Amino acid sequence: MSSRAEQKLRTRRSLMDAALAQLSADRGFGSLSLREVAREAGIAPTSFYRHFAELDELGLALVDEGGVALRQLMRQARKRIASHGSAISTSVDTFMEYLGNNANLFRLMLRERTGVSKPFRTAVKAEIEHFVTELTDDLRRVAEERQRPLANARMAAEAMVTLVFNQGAEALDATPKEKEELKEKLKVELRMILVGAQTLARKNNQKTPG
Amino acid sequence: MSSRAEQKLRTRRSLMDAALAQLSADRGFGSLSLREVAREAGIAPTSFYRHFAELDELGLALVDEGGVALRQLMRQARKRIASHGSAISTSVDTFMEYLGNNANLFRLMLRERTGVSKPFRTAVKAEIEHFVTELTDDLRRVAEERQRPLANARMAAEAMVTLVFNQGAEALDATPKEKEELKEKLKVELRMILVGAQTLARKNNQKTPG
DNA sequence: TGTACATCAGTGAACGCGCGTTCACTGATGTAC
DNA sequence: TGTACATCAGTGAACGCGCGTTCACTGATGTAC
Repeated sequence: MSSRAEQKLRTRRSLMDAALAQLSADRGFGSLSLREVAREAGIAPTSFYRHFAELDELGLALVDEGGVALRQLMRQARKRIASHGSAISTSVDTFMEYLGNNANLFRLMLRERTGVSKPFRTAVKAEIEHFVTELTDDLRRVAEERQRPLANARMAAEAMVTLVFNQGAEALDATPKEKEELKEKLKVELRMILVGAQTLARKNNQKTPG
Repeated sequence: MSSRAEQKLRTRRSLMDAALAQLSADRGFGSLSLREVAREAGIAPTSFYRHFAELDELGLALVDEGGVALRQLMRQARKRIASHGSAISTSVDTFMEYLGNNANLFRLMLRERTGVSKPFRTAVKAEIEHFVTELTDDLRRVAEERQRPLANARMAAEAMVTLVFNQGAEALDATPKEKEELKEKLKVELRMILVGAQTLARKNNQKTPG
């Protein structure tokens, strides 16, 4: 019932899952070996090459999946904000929920963001850049709607994303209680940035009116 | 003229310098080997054990040095602020200057902060925690002096330090032009947090006066 | 000051290990006719 | 539908490599008397 192509895809998935499964607070992607991943996936080391030219190629495929998860997260957050309001709080809750459900995928993204392999850094930064762009648009739109202009929406968005990803990295291996604290802290910090950007916009406007 | 103890210290230093020298955007501490470091330092691999029980022990010694550099940086920044004012701008300039002068030491700190080895993460986090505490005190003191209270000095300090370290990591391998842009961006973002914390303090105060 | 002994930083040979990669192969699945 | 051939995912043996670590050693430096 299973074509050769389907079987191949299944093995490919096993390899990616095997790699993901080995990640943890103490195991980065860089410490995995091709043989180890193949072993975990239940195939011979040599078969690995039927699917990827090298281990990093598998890693980049995982980063792609992380990007998909990130965009899904964003859609979900927008939908919830539309029905519940409270943009910051809802966004943080949604982010942390996704983090919990895709721990190792996010672990990979958060680690490789500042990691040692250039292709990885580049790929992850592209995903984050997309995230920042979308957030910038959202901030501008909301600012427009509420008539509360921002001093620099793009920089505010960058600062927010930096904080979100950093707290996210911390949350990955935190206890549930610590996670709650991290969430509350993150919400306050994001609010500081938002309010700061609003206040600075007013100050700038007062200095150069018209 | 050189006692055995002095010579030993000199060799130890060679080992630490050798390790530092191999770090770069594409080489993390985790990718170094004991043999490689010994080779670079000009001693036999086996001699390494006369100085450290394992490679990580050398790494932690480097993190200690990073902590010293960080505290020195902070003293320097305070001194300059006292004579020039403009706390945010001066702090960012000083930070970036230190970053440039101790690139690989900071690289180690910035990487291992979210790295794979628990002892490393713990050690680096302790240094950053110290940094945050000091900054919190400074923020409170200045807020007092200027009669501009902050909503939550500790959280503001944490957010600021997160931004500073993240932009610092980006600045490490940036061109001079990019570095300038990063500095300006960082200054704006820090200002957002500071102003935001001040504005939130006023808002909170209006809600619960007296 | 001289002598006998202790210390110990640095050494070179040797070990077993897991690694990435190559190669020629097998045999089930797919395709052309 | 049946047959002959092509494709190709998965294999097992084999390779050379750099690794961390052990061991017994050397010889200069340090110390006790």
